[in-house]
Amino acid sequence: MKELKQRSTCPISTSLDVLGDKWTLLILRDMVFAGKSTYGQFLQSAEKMATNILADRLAGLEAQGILSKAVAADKKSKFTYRLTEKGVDIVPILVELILWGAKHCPTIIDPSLLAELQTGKGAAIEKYQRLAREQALA
Amino acid sequence: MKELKQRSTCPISTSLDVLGDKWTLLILRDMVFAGKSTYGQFLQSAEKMATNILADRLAGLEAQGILSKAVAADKKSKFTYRLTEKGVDIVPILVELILWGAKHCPTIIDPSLLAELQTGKGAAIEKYQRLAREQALA
DNA sequence: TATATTTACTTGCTTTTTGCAAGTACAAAG
DNA sequence: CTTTGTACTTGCAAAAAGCAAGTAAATATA
Repeated sequence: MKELKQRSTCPISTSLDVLGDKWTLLILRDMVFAGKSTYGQFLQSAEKMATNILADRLAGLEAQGILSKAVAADKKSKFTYRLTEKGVDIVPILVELILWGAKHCPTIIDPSLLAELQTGKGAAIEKYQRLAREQALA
Repeated sequence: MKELKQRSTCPISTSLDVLGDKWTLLILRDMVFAGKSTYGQFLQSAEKMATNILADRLAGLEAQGILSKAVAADKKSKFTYRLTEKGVDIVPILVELILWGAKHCPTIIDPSLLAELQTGKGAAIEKYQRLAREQALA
C-alpha cells in the first residue's frame, strides 16, 4: 500500500496529487469510454503506455480506492479492474477534459459522442456513470 | 515557442498533454480563484512551486494560448498574466477537480465556495469565468 | 505429458523531468 | 549610485519516465 503525498489541503491540489499525471486519467478513460478492464487491454491504447508505468498506476489507483481488482470469471490468470463509486465520480472530470480538448485542440472525436456531451452534458455523464457501474457488476 | 507533443488524437489525451502535470492547473487555480496575476504571486502558493518550473509552465501556457503576458500598468519590470478565452474554458475542469477532491479526499475548502458549487454549479462556473474575463480587462 | 501461449507483471538501465540553491538582469526607489 | 523588487536563468542532484528484456503462473495445444 503506497501512501499519497499531499502538497497542501487544497482540493484541486489534492485531486492533482491523485490524478494529475499524464497516464492515470487515460486508464480511467479506457474503462469509462472503451469498456476496458484488463492489463492487456490498457496496454493496447493508442498512447502506448509502458508496462511498468501501467502496473504502477493501477496499484496507485487501487490503493486510492478508485478501482478494484478481481480475478476474472473466465480465467484465473486474468484480472479485471473496475471502478468504485469514487472512480465513477471522476467521469465529470473526464467529460470536461473531452469538451475542452475537442474545442481548443486538434483532436479526433466521435461526432455522436461530442453531440451527446454538448446537447445534454448532465444526462451523458449519468449514462456513462451508469454504464461503469453495470460493468462493475458483470 | 515550444511545440506540444501529442501522444494521440484523443481529446482527453491531448488535454492531458497540455494540462496534465502537477503544476499547470494550480497556476490556473490561482488565477481563477485567488485572483493572482504575477510571477511573484504564483510563487507564494501553499504548494511552493520551484521558480524554474513556474517559468517553464508559464511559457508553455502562453505558447498554448491559454494565457497572455503583458507589462504591468504600474511597473515596467512587472508582468501580468491573464486568461484568454481558451483559458477561461478551463474553469469547468477546475470546478470538477474541486468537487471530486472535496468529496473524496481529506482537504480543506471554504464552505461557502463548496455550497455555491454544489447548489448551482453552472451559475458558479459562469461567475468565475466572468470574474476572470473582468480581470483580463483591468 | 510436454511444449507453447496467454496474461500479468518485474527488473535493470538510460533518458528525461523535477526540485533545489544560487546567480543574473533590469527597472525603480532611496 | 547603491539597494530593493521583480522576473527569471543556470547548474547540479534526485526522482520519475521510458525502453527492452526477463519472470511466473495459468491455459491451450501437440
